[in-house]
Amino acid sequence: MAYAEALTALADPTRRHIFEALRAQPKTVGQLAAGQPVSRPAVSQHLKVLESASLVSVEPQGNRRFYAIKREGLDELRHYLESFWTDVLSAYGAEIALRAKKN
Amino acid sequence: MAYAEALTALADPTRRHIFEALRAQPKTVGQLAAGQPVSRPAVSQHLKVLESASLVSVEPQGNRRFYAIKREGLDELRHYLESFWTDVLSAYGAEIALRAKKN
DNA sequence: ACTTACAGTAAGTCATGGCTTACGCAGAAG
DNA sequence: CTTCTGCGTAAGCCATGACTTACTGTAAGT
Repeated sequence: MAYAEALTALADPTRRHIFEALRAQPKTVGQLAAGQPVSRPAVSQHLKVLESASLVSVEPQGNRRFYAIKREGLDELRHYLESFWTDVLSAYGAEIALRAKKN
Repeated sequence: MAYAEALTALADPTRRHIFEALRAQPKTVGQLAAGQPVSRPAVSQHLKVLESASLVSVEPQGNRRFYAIKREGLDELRHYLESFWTDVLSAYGAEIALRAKKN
């Protein structure tokens, strides 16, 4: 059920931008906010959501807090999609068989 | 950019339930609505969103319309996550190297 | 033809959530 | 010990979107 949180977290465009900004390397809130068209508190709130979805992790370092992408939430999403994948394939096969019968 | 539509589509719980109800085999709107706590028009609206995200396909059959899971939208999502995956791994490797230097 | 079943569309309501400003708090710096 | 910097939290505003009922349209059944 945890994939749900990851899905809703990544559904928001701003949140995706923040998340994608972390692709290369960990960044502080200020650095992330500088690259976004929204205020710094907004970024903080988004990071909170991403963190609770296990999509990012924090590491306080003195005054600042470095956020980084976390594999966990990403993994759950992958597995969720993967499970569909197999189902769809089998259903697809059944459909083919069905049509073959008809013809 | 198409993965965005798929993400927002699957972010809604009701829409996910509908989508998951199609795992096994294609169904009509009525059948889908029977399994949901919402009205039939609501289901219709959700299906519209899912369809525009390339997550489901329709096949009219007489009076009814059979909806089925479509691989396309699912694929785009997978690729999106996959691209992150590799980035995260390389960043992870860099981090390891960095820490190794410190110690 | 008339009615019944199935489904999409329209219009309007209401809650969720994304944003802002203002504030509070901890660590660094002077 | 004051000041400044970096962030999180609180409160409130407003738009988006998920839902409802009512209506329209088309195919099937009598």
